[in-house]
Amino acid sequence: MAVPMSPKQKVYQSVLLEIRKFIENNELEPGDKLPSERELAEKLNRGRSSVREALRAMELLGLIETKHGEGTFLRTYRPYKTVELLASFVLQDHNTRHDLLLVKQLLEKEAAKLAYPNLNEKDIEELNRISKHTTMEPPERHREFFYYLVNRTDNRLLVKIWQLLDEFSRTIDSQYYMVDFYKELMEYYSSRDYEKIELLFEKYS
Amino acid sequence: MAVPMSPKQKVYQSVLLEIRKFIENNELEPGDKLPSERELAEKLNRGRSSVREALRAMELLGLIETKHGEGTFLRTYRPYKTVELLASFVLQDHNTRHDLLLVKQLLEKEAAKLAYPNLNEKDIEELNRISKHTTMEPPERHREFFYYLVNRTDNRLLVKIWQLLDEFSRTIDSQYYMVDFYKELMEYYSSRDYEKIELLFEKYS
DNA sequence: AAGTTAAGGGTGGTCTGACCACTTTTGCAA
DNA sequence: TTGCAAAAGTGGTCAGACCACCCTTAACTT
Repeated sequence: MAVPMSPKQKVYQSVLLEIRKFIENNELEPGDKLPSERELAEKLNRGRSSVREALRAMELLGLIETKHGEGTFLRTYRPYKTVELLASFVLQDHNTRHDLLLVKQLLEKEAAKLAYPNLNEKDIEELNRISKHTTMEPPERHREFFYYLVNRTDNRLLVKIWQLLDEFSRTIDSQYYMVDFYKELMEYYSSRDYEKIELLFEKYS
Repeated sequence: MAVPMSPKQKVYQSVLLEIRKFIENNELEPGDKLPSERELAEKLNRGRSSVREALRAMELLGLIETKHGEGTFLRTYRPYKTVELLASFVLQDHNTRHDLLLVKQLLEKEAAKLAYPNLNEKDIEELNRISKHTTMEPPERHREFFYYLVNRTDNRLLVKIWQLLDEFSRTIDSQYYMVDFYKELMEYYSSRDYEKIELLFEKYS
């Protein structure tokens, strides 16, 4: 018997990785153009249809944008198409739901602490404004609030992960806290009461 | 002139929707088999390659599973695969070492707290064993230790994200704490001293 | 010369048909 | 009845053809 093959990778999967490498090597940024499908196929020694399968998947995830007659372009990642589609497919899976909300909440708590030293008066003012924005629905207000806050951590990875989880959670269940939560958090920020942030999240969860 | 087409939808997009409808109408559930690619192509009056583009996208999203020679099957949706793929694209283009290590550390801290109520004597014993495993290099010991701990949170999403970050961090700097850290943590676990965990991480970072 | 139009080349979008590799089923022979 | 090889079914991949669309350029008109 031959040695069992390591889980054979499909061509489109490896194409995915090679495209990623290409982007990396050439330092492509959002808006930049990728080589044409035919060019990629030839360069990677793959069939065009396999390259397309990879590109279609990337498109669905929102990583690239294709313009008929023009080409394929890198885009700033915005998880939106993905989520809409997933929402229509995904049935309620309680475990996933619970896992998701918990991790998201966890990140928000840590973001609240990480952002703490970076907040200036203007930030605090803005956060106050959002938290009191009564025309918004509570879930939307929550999102805006933490979108601003997470970005103030200056940790792009954290931002990306949070955005992704937020997009997913949006389709399942909207999560937010009582108004007092935001109010108290803002008080701690204003009074430089760092230690209480941790407890605040526990109190309201 | 013909009436301007509404934003022309690509075939693979509409195939996606038709497959969804098919699943709905036939009340397919995870594990059930979808019609073959050729069958779908014929039924929907589309080319097989277009059907494949739709299926590949669904596969990448983790909605279906394809088995060579057998068929295509519906599966329970788990966002993990998506997270992995996106992260691999998102992470590559920036200098994210610092971000990465910080988020990873953050997750480990929270995992240490989340796992707390789930730990039984056997777990504590095992963790003790790992932390005193002197033949391992410190980074490897750290990994083993938290691999075990993160799994004890019973949050599969958290596990996946941590594993992913760990995988990435492995290629850059290895992170670990002084021996006293693990020792103290184990003491808190043994003595049910939950509150001190948070401070422990701050102390050693 | 300036503006307009037509043609060509490049690119994504789609379909068809052909093989290959793998799994399950079938059917024949022992 | 049992064993196993052939056949059928299915996903994986490739090549080529053609269409639709966009942009550049060349030719034409004014």
